[in-house]
Amino acid sequence: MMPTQPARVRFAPSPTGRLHIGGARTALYDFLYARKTGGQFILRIEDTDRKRYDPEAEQEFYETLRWLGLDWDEGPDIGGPFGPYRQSERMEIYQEYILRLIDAGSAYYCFCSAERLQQVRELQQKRKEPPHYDGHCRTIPPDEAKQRVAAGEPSVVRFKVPRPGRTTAVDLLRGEIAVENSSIDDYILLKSTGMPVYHFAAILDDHLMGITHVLRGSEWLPTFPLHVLIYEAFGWEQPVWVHLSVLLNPSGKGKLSKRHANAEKSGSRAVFALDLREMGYLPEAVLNWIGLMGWSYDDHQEFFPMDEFISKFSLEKLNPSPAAVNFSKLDHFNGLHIRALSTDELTNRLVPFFEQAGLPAEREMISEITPLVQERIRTLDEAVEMARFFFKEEIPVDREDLIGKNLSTDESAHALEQAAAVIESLNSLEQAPFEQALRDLADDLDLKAGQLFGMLRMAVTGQRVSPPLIESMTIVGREKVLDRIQKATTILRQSG
RNA sequence: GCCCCCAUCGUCUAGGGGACCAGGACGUAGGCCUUUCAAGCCUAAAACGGGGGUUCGAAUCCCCCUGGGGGCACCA
Repeated sequence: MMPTQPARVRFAPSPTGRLHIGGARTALYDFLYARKTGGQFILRIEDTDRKRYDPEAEQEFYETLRWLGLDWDEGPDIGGPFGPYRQSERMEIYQEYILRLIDAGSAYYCFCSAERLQQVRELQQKRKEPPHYDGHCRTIPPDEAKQRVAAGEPSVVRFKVPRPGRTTAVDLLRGEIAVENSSIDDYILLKSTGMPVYHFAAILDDHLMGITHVLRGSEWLPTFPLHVLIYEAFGWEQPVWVHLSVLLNPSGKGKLSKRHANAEKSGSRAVFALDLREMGYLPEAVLNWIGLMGWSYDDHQEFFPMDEFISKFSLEKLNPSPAAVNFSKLDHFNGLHIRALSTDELTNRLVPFFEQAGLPAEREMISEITPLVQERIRTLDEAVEMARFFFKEEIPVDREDLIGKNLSTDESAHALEQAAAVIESLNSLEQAPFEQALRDLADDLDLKAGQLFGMLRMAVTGQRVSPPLIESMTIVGREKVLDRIQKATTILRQSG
């Protein structure tokens, strides 16, 4: 398939909070399209809202994006030919362009106080009208307005929506969206502080930074025509607009948002991308998961390593309808990606989790454990639970748990003693002969292999569920195995 | 209230007039395998929201209704 022209695509989060999976998904699509077309993936920080500004957010954006492997080509931290990439550092640019708009008659100063605006809104609400600016300052002669501004009167700048009129905006996924201009408000472009508002800053920066494709959330659909009007006022060519579907809560009720963050997390689910890391999810699995909410390739492939994601991604296959997130599918993808890792690489990913758990985990030890758990874990932290017994000196076990299935206490103790004898007699705990010896023992004792293995599992690991027994015992080592079996029989022989 | 968007199994989706008694995936149920748990394999239940058109023919095109979502700030 012939790729299109190199695209310049931007991810432009606002540092008002942590990056959630919806944002991560947008970043993924941005990244994929830029890489697919051989273009650039640009990171821009939209920090024009100083009231909601969170100083830690920007750093977390970096950390999240880096963890996910979505590397950007231009951004606040690495610069680039179209900087600065932080909107708060682009004030002069906004000043210059707002003047152009005013001079062209496409924007005007507004001196209405917050109180008056509030009154207007209340009145409109009483009359059941949609709240909007009433155009009070729209007709002030430009010269007079400039004088008042020069005299120091507080003001904002509003966009002068052409009236009457009708505006058609084109979204790649939805086609033409036409609205009456009467339904578009004279939005504020520049606040009284001189700070631009999203509607102005984003549009300006997208153009100035040469953005060719704008991928953003569908919450921008209502103001989409306004944005088109601003492009037209400047006489600029528009980018390709793509409004992404929103992510809904697992219930499908309401959009997944920061408001639900705590509730979601308490259910051991996270809406913040970085939390997924601590929960034992692989970045490639997270990407695979979020990528498939709102995008699909065909009717059978769902597993996408990054290289295939890039080669097979296309904007046209994006789905405009909202999608409810499904966390169990994340588990599924995580399992798939864990199994796709080389054991060496899995070991790398596992090490931090063992360290985190405070276990004396040496890489060499973990690399022995890795193949035993690779097939059976869905999240990395599960490996720790499953393998905990490898690191413990003492294995606390209840007496009842040690009794074999359908066996008496006495029979159980006897079987364990016999097993210990067999293990002691072996030259080495080499896999195949070791297993055979135990199976032979089970036969001799007239037990099913499962009965014997079950008791040994409990005695040696202290767990009902564990990695394969033979391999586990080999790793634990003969001495410790015998010691644990010995302790188990002692418990069984006690106060029978 | 007004404006905008969306609509296939519980969920994510394939489908772009006949190839669909609608395919895949997660989950669920059952089975096989099996030293536990998984993994793997097999099977099953499960959907085109409703009503009108257009057409020889509609999940696919149009309209209405309904439902869901989003937005209506000197927030993004």
